[in-house]
Amino acid sequence: MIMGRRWGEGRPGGRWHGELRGCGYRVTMPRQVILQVLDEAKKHLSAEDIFIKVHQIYPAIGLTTVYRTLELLVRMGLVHKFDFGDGRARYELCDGNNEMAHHHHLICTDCGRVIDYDDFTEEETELIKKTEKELAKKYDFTVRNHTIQFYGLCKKCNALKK
Amino acid sequence: MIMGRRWGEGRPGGRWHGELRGCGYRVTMPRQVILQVLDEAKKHLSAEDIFIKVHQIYPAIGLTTVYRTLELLVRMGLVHKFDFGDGRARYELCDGNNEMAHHHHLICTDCGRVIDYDDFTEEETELIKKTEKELAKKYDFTVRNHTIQFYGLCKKCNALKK
DNA sequence: ATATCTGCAAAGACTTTGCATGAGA
DNA sequence: TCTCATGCAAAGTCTTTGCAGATAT
Repeated sequence: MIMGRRWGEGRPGGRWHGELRGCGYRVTMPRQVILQVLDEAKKHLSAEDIFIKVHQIYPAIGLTTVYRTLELLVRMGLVHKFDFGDGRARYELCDGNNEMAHHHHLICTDCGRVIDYDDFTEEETELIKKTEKELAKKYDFTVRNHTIQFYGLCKKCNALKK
Repeated sequence: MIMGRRWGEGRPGGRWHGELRGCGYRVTMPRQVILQVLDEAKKHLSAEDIFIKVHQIYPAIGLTTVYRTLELLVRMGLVHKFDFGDGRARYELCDGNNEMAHHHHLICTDCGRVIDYDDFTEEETELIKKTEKELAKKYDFTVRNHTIQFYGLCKKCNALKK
């Protein structure tokens, strides 16, 4: 990989040209901008978060297109959709082969704060992989992604309860 | 435990009298019926599912009360709220000390089918417990519940893709 | 008695749909 | 050129809120 330069940069359609065209989709400006925003954020964003950021780069875009594009990307497996139970979905670019960027969540049921948690042990990573394989065999289910979330009280809310 | 008879049955307020009163809440008919429905279902129900079932037992109840009661029970830690990403929440009675009734989910991203999965290995159960303890220490977070969900394609949708 | 709980109706939040216009290949 | 994609506005869903009357303790 060439330093300071991403794959596909400078080529028609940019970095995700192949993925989109490969699935028969057109490489449009809104789609590229949305992917760029997701890539730069590197963390869960709501549809509105994305809309606001995209709007700064490409003001003509509508919220509808954000939703439609996200749905598309989720179907393609490029983006993962999360639900923290607060009524609004969050979206995050899947890290493809970069397994290390993967993370899970601690969600405070009192204040709604979400803490990312990515320091897995080797043991955990292995177990998840093994479990996925077993599930695939047993239920004939093709696992494409997973979510692990712990619910409870964060530091602050814990303190307030006393 | 007396066979064929549940704790609290026949006593004022029924089985959950203690939990409710202990938190300072009143033991009302809607609350008892909602808890009964959740207990009998033994699986994830949407607010509307619950409303319909409750309605058959106690027709005067409103959907609002179902929502309000569920929120209360979630706050109390008696009920767990799930989000499968289809825009409607599911609720399920927490199994308290009965760790075996606990289960996880396989969610088909194509048709939305949800498969329960409860055949954990000893290894898995132990690891989750260990992880919860570590998180509690590291982030000062009191874990009360957790969710593990695998997303992908179910048997049927897999076959259709060919 | 009285603070809590409930039901109804209305509002609210997020997301999806219909349709004419505009843009990619 | 000829689909596919977009934006706007309107509709749709699920969920929450306001308030007067009903209920538990």
